[in-house]
Amino acid sequence: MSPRTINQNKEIRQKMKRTIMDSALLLFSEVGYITATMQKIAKEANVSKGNLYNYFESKETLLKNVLQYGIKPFSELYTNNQIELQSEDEFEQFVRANFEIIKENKQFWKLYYSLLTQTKVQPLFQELFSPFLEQYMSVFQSYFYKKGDENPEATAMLMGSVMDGVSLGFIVMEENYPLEDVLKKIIEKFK
Amino acid sequence: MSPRTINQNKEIRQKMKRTIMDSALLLFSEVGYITATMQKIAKEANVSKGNLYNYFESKETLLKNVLQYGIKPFSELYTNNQIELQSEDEFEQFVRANFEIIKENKQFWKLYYSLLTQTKVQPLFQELFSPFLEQYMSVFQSYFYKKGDENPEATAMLMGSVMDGVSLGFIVMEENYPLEDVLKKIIEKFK
Amino acid sequence: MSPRTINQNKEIRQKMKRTIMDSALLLFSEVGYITATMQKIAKEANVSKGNLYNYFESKETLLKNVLQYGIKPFSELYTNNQIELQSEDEFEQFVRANFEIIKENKQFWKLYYSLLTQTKVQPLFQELFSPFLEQYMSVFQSYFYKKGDENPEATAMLMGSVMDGVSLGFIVMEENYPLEDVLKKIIEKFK
Amino acid sequence: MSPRTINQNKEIRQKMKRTIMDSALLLFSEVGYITATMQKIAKEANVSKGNLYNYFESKETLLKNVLQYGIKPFSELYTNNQIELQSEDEFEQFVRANFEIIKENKQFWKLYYSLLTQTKVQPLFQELFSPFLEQYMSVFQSYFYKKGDENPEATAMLMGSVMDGVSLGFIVMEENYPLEDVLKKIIEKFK
DNA sequence: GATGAATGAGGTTTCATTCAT
DNA sequence: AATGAATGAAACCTCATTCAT
Repeated sequence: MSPRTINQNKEIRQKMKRTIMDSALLLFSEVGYITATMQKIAKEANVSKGNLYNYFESKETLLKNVLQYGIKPFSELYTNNQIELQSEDEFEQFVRANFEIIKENKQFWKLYYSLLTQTKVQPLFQELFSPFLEQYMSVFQSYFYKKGDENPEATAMLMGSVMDGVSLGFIVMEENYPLEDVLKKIIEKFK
Repeated sequence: MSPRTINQNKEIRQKMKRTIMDSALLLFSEVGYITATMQKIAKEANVSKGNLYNYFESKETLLKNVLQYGIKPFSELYTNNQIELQSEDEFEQFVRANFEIIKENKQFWKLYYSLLTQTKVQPLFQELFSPFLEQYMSVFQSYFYKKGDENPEATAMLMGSVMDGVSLGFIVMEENYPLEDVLKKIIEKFK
Repeated sequence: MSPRTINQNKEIRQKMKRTIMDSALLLFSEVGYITATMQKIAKEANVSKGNLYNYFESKETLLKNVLQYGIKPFSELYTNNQIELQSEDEFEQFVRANFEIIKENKQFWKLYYSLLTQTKVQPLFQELFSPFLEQYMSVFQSYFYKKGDENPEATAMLMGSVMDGVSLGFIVMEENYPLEDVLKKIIEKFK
Repeated sequence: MSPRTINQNKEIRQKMKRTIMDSALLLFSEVGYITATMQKIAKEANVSKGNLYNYFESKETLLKNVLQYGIKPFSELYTNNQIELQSEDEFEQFVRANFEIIKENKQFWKLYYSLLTQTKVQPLFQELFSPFLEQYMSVFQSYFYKKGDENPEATAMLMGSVMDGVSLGFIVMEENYPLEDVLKKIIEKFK
């Protein structure tokens, strides 16, 4: 039989990487980065412990990959279309879009908020997320500026914190958090 | 010679307990509960490893004591005076009081937010904090209700999330967070 | 290169388990369960401390395995052939068979008698050994009953104690204990 | 007030020593020599940990004292009256006397049998108990010799083992051991 | 004599990572 | 690429003993 083509091999590798990353995300987010052991991740992914290291050279590298992958939908929201909120309606759409992203990958955002305060991984965290956070802030800033807010920086910062606080509450309380009602209130107060 | 009097010993114990708890809080909040080792806490407190266990029977007990001690100012704010916000001015004072407490013990609140997502200590967390959170929520709820809000529960929940988000931002960004400006905006939007 | 086959691994595991259990038995019996440290067991078995835990999840599990393994010859003596002593000759053979088992694994029986009085491991002990002890007793009881003993329960109990006492003496005094002579006396008195 | 006389002081010291030794015996026998901590012994004796060391210079010294004290009634049985068993009746009395001593201090004999197999304290054990064991054996030997036993050494050794086995059974099984019935059988078989 | 705070060696266990196959 | 046995540093915790008072 002919050997696998290079492309087939690449594909197989890609699939395996995904599988491992999915398992890692699941465990990192459920039990925390430190408590999630490589052993358990391997088991969850149906991979041998040793083989894990053929795909990711260390636990931290694995985390990095998980984070990079998880941030993608969020990053695409910004880089694909230059965002400039033109109306209250667009503002609402934007806020809702953000929460849709979170809803669709709660695991990832649970991990995100669990790492936010972990000094051990802060450098990695900064490196990966600050670009997006800056874009994120500037979208709100220019919106509030256009609305005539005399201190759009402050309002944008508050808006960011609101998004953080609500996301955190939603992630911790899960279905007990009245997300839709709270969202309406956000729109009402900030639009 | 006679041994130390009972009072001398009690005093020594009290002081030592504080010293250890201070060191523990520092390390728990800076590097996280899991990463902060009893060894390091002992060193930070200038105490031998073994002696730690003459004061706190386990790492978790130590954490519990640290949390109970840190929540005190917050708990006193509620239990000493039955809070019922009567005016926009009182609302502002209340919001500001909350942040004063956080400002005065940033370490503790850093720890608080780092534990929020840690499944491992969630039961302890729930046990210690839910009573206050409920009181906290009800203060806002009745305020918004009196102001004629048609959905005071949602607004209170949002308000709680705002407090969380802003506190978190302030704790993570430290002096880079424009707390005063953001506070003014909160008052402006929610009073 | 291909990994070890499943069978190779199973074999390696089995051999290693034996090696560890042998070392554990040696140390448990020589210095006692508590004093025998996992460190020393590892060293004796030429295994790293950590690797021990790939085979036995705890020190107590290791003990349990050692005990289960050591009791085997004894248990087989009973379960393979339904024992019913029909003559004085069979009685003698049975008594001698018991001591043969002890002679062949003195280490194990040293451990057995050292654990007998250890409250800490009594539950495990009970669980593992009471089934055999009951069978053991009933063999003697029915023999003495058939011989017309008016209180076969008492004689069986005494017989059990004799076996214990002699075994203990033999194990403690080793070659200084005149086992063969004592055995003859037992037969003479109890047959 | 006048200071305590030298004799008063000696008495107080003696009482305290007893108290500590009683507690030590209790704990040594109940949980084992190793598991019984100096802390717990101190607590049981209502003495401070440090003060223990004013009375016994180490844990092992404490054990030694406990053993020496516990063996006394047994040693007195031999040293006070030169024992020479003259009749079957005296034999019975002697055997019964031995068990009376055990019954009256089960704690001690539990400790005795728990130490028998502990290599760690074997030297101490040998040193303290071999004199008595030798006397003990010789009493039986000369009795069986007088009775015309062609191998009195073996019978004496068996007799010793019987005493051990029955004592052990009685101590482990407590009230479930039919001591009186078994005793009768011993007399019947060996007298 | 008396107290209990303090020490530190040593115990069990966990886990990221390496390596022979 | 794959396996899981192996390693050893480091974690939490215990306890006999010492020491200042």
